[in-house]
Amino acid sequence: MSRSKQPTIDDVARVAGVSRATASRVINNAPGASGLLRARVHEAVAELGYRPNEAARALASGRPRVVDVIAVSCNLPGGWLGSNPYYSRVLAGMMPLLEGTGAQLRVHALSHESAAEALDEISAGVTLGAVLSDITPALAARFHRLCRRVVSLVPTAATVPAMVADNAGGAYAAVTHLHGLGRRRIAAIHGPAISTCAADRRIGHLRAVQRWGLADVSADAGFTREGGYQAALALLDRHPDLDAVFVACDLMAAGVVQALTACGRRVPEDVSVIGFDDSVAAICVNPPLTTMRLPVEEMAAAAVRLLLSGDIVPGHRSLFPAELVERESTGAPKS
Amino acid sequence: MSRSKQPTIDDVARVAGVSRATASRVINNAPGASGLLRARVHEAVAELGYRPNEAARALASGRPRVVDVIAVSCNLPGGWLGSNPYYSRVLAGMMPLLEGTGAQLRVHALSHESAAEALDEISAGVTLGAVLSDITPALAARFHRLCRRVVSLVPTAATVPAMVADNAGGAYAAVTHLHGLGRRRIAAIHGPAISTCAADRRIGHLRAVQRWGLADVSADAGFTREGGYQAALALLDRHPDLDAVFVACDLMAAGVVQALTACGRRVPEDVSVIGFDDSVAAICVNPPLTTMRLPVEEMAAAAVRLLLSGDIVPGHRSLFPAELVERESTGAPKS
DNA sequence: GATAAGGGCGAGAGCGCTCTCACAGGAAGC
DNA sequence: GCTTCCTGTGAGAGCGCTCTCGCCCTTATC
Repeated sequence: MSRSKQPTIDDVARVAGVSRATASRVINNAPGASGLLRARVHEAVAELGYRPNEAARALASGRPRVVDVIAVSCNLPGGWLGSNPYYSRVLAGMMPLLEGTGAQLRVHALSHESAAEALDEISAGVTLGAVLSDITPALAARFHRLCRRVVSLVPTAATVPAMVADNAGGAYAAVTHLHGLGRRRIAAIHGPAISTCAADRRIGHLRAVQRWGLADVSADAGFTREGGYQAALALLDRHPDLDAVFVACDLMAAGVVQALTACGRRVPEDVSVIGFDDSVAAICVNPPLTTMRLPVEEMAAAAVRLLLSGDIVPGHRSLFPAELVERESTGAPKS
Repeated sequence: MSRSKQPTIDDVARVAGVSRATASRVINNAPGASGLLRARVHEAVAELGYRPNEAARALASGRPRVVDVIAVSCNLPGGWLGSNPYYSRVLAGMMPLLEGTGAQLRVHALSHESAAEALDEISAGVTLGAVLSDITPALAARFHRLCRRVVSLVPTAATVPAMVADNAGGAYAAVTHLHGLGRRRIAAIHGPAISTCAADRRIGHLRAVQRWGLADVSADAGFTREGGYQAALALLDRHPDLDAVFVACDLMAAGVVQALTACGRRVPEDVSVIGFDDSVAAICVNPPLTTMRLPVEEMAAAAVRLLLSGDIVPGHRSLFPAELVERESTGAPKS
């Protein structure tokens, strides 16, 4: 087996002519080893091509070097992943922080059915902690009870520490932006009720509606382009005079723009459309979507930083503001 | 510490009144334990809430339970991740297979600079194997030398086992499709030369150009919408009479459609556009893109299946065909 | 020069598990 | 009733590493 050929720390110690303890000290850059021996050990490491065995390290030290990322598909019909680049942004935000620490990233993409059991499993593992990137509040709370080292990226149970986007604030800002452009008959297309993000965006929309004295004209859809398309058609049927649409995600907004165009409405002249997420969909739509960008990378990085630091306060909540990205799908009304 | 409260297999054995060996047998569902003791052990496990320690398992058995997924950003300017849902599809294809085995997924998103060192690190780890989802041939070959349990999802050095999409065949089919629609002045927009996928698509295009006696009118761009947009403008400037464009990825194709529209060309009446990948961009563009869909999930699943089976043959290569997805960006010429 | 103090170093005990081996006890064969 | 062969079980030796001790040698202090 190649396994037996893998050099161990004992080999390093023998070659360097030191004890295993000293070799360990040098390898882990711990104090208590003289410069002379340090050099000898480093030499031996290089000569043998020695690489520490992660499993043995984890076992002996009890110090975990893994960050779990957990996503339970609760929103998207085709599973949590599919076409969603959100998770790519999450991972991209985390990697730079982990690179320095030697910690590694374990990804769990769970179906809703297998989630409960899998979470039990994960919570028992030796881990720096888990980042919940998509999960229902009930599952999050359950997981948090089993394992305290948890940070959520989505709004969940109040006890679970969270780095969340200000979805409500973003939705409020989006609608307010439309209002500021002179739009008054602003409709909304919301995401599925099971998604807490969608729920918060709904709240923000409602707040803006009340603030600006608008009518609450809303439709629901799954977070899909097709859903947005259909919802827009239905909305247009009931309210042919609408002059703006707030859409809870860009993918749906793409469908909305397509439906509006198909129905002979000009975007943005007749109807302004604002999306949410600033995903790749936003720039592919014609015209490119004005949207609310969430600092997903920053949130993910903050979550990892919290886990690495170790002092995780239950109930902690950081709110990350959404930022308006103006493109061409919004503007003042023109006839 | 909560750590000391975590029950061990010895606790289970004691509570069940059996030896550690028997407890281990039952927990691992190994033969050689009677039904009576099995029940007692299971009872003890449930009572204590025992969960095996992964690190200890890995160390004692030497049997790895981790699959590494490695992506080195060599193509995309904003890093390998960013807006690319490709990796989501890769992970989605893998998860179902791993779920049953208890193996876990470790993701490494490396910058091109840190890649070499990180690959050394990873290759030394105890792992079922690594799936290379984006990497240069040189790095892949180097990694393969260090660690035999490797499967690539992109075309790389010939020795590295690979589950790759038939990029050349897909490009050939795409151009042939355009030709079949009656298009004769077909331009191409290729991806960056460093990407082996882009290179293969280029080859397929060239093959089709030769087969159908077309002129080789090509431009290069990064795999971005902006790149596609600019390349299309340049192409249109040099060849104002082109009647079709083969674009090496959907995101670029989105830019191409936008450029064509901005220049007063109708898609598909004046110019047909065909993309590649069937990513989310394809359905957001107006008109929705005809594109070549790659069975990414299947490829990823096949890679994992190979790693799990263990018999990885150097040089093995499975080719997965690309499938034409017809939408509205292609059609016969109309004036 | 004796004692104290301190830092470098090695011995060795685990970490929690797997797995080999030896052994007990019962069934089968002569 | 003896040997032979199972099959079920337990003892115990590691897996490769970390980390606590305690030893020893050096340096400071009187």
